[in-house]
Amino acid sequence: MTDIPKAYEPHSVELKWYPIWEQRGYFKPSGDGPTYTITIPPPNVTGSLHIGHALCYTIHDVLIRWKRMQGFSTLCVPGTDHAGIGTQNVVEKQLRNEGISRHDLGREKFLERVWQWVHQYGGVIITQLKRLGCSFEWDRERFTMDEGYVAAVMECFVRWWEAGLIYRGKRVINWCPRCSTAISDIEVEHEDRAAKLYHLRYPFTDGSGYVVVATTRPETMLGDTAVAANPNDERYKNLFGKIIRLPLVGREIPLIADDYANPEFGSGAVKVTPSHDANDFEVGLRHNLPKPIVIDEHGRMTEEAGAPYAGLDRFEARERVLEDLEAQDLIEKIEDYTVPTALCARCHTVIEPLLSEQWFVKMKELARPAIDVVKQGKVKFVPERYEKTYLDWMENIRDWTISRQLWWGHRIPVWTTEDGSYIVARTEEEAKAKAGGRPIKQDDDVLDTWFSSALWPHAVLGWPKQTEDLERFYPTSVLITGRDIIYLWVSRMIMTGMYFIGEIPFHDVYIYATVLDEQGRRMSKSLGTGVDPLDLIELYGSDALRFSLLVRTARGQDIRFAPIKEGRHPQVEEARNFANKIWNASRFVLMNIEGKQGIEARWIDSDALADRWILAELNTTIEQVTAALKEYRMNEAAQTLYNFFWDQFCDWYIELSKQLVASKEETEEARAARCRIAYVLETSLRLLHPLMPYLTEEIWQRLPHEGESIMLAEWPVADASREDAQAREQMDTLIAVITKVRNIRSEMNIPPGSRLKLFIGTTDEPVQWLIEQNAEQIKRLARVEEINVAAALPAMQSAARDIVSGIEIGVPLEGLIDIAKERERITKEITRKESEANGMKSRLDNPSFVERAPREVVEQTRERHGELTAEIEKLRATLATLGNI
RNA sequence: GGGCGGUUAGCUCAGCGGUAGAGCAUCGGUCUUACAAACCGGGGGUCACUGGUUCGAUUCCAGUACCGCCCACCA
Repeated sequence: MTDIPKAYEPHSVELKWYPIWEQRGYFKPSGDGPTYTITIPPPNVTGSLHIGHALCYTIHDVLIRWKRMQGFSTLCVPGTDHAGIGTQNVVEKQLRNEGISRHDLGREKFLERVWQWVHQYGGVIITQLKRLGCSFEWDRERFTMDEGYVAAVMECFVRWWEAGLIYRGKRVINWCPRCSTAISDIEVEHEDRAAKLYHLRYPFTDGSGYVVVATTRPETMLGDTAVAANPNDERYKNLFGKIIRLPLVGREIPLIADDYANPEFGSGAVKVTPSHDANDFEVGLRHNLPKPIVIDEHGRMTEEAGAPYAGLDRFEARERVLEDLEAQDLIEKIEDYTVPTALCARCHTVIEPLLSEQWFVKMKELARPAIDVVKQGKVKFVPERYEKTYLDWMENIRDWTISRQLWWGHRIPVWTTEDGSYIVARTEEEAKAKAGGRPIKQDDDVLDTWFSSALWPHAVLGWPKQTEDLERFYPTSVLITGRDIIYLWVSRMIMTGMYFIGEIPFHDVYIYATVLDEQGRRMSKSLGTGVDPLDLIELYGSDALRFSLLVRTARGQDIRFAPIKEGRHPQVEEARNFANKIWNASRFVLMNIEGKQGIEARWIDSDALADRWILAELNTTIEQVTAALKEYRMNEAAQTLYNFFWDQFCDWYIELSKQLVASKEETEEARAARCRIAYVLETSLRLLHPLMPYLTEEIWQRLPHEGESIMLAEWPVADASREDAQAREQMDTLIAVITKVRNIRSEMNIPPGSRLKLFIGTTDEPVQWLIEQNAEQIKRLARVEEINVAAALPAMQSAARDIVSGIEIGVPLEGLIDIAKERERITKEITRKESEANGMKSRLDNPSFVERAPREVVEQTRERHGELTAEIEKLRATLATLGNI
């Protein structure tokens, strides 16, 4: 076995297998069986792999590999998103470095540049996913702006327009002055900032005094067209209708009565700026107020703002307005105030509410069926709590601003004729035809990126064409995504799916863990807290990275992931060690079957305890891992396999069967043992494969196997007939005895090399038999040269004694004994047992416990208490004799 | 202002009605013919706090305190 390295070397294995899998077409759906389909959340073309992605797509691959092994016709469709603002920003930055802006290039040339960029650098992440081992169907890879996808987006727009669900409206929207575009409500983040609340005096024209209004944004006063107070506010009852002269501007504006004004706040009077505040806009509509726009799309004051201010940046204007008001003694007071500030989710620029004309989608009607299917349980959220998050949002849904003042994206398919009427068409040709020769001009704006991704599940399967894929793979099985895009994406896919296909897009929505940095902050490259998964793959291998992420993915709980420090990452190291453990256990098995006759990975029935036991344990593992995967409990699947493989298979089964398996002889008995150990290993590898694909394939190929790849091997099925409670119980006893002897040796400082004699005292005949049957094993694992079993321990001059599960254990020490140490050891043992016994006694003494607790619990407690009492007594006796030596 | 998570060993986290588990770290011992990235053994926790339900609560319920997310038009 010179050709098996002593440690697992991931890189060559990874680079070897992935191309083979891909070339052999294993990633494609196969057979006519039931389907299992996932469409991945398309990462941004501009993106590169981060830990969050690594986790997300690892989960995808685990489920796909698992289901593939279960015999499903599996399909995982990958792809990327054109990511409107994000991508445009990247290319604009590139241009800026060249000293030009997109306007210098013009729209057409700019788009060429973006496409060039996309082809050159886009989709890096896709290559990275291959390194992770993702078995996705690359031949069906999609892009949200590929030809077919454009058709889907146009189809959607046109059909919604025809149904009256899309409209053009003028209202106050969220405007990002840096991105220079409108954004939707959900793309706005809120942050509390320490700022000021300014109380301003607005004088009445008749000289009868003034009214005080409070504002956090004084510069907007230039656009005020009224002051409002609550109609029930006694302070203002007699003042409604009076005219105010707006300071600095000189405009005459009325004091109006409107419910919007809150009498509790400040003076109870509020300034009304219809063009720069959504609420004020509503007030303006109710009272038919003018709506002067005083801030432009770059965040600068407009001509309408008036001479001294026009052209100033909004924040400069704020200072200037305050100075000017101060000069006229119109500032009543300035208070410190915490202002909930709206920021652009993309660039964190302060959002400017701006009156503007945009395209909107009516959401109420689209939302209804999407609410119903979730309520009816047709679409299930995992963890369940996100159902409420989803429903709360959907029940209060507002119309969606879909137009963006960008160049990169799906151009809005609306053309305007000279007389201002709209022509909505799927293509320019269609629009021209509809125009019938009249000159037309296409809308300059593009659609929100999420408008196109909303169609993802059916669009990637070919919609609007009635493709075979759509027929076969829709609805998909599960959507795996982060909680931050439940509103932005998940909800919208359900809506479009219901609307266009009349069917849910996926049965389950699995919200996976958010990966945080060490301090519990969201992982972010800009904060420098990101960890590059490729660095970890370099260090420890792909399987280790995958496993380390999976083993931490519990119940949708967030994961804290530390950075690499001094070239090490303990969390992934743990998984790497496991990979190495698997490697070496396999190495042992391979070493002992190589060149031997008639070895298959097949179970051959055996009466031996270890054999019966490992078979039962393996069966339980199959059951638990399968159930865990089914319920998306990734950590449980990983943990169960880890424990089975390391603690049971390696620590006990291999050790117990070592003698036979590694014997030089080729007896039938040895052959059977080799088949069995190969069987347990091979089955374990199949269970591990979805989590650690490379390692398991590499080893599996070297084991006796059927089929071309572990990817196509059958997922193990649990078999109730393999359950063996007796074997488990006996094995527990065996382990307890061996551990106790080791414990005595260690505590008594007995040299590990020295061979001991072991005396066992028990009146329990089956236990006597058990010890005798497994005497050889005990000798080897406890390093004992002789075992004597009797009803009780014989009198021994000097010995260490203990008792476990009612079995007395005596180790003669022949003068080596350190009496003080032995007393200490036994005393500690007694104390431990006593504290346990006392707890049980107090429960048994409590009549309500005995009456009301389930009978088995009471029985168990009573039994264990009896056992403990007997053990304590014996240990006390031992302690007493120690003094006499 | 609402809603949702979290608080368990020095660290990172599982568990979730019968008086606590893992990995790492720590201490002691090992080249025991797969593995020192390993093996064997040990130590370490009033499971945030306060009440309630229960024979019994780390586990269920209510509240409190921190930490973190999400939603919300109060200027």
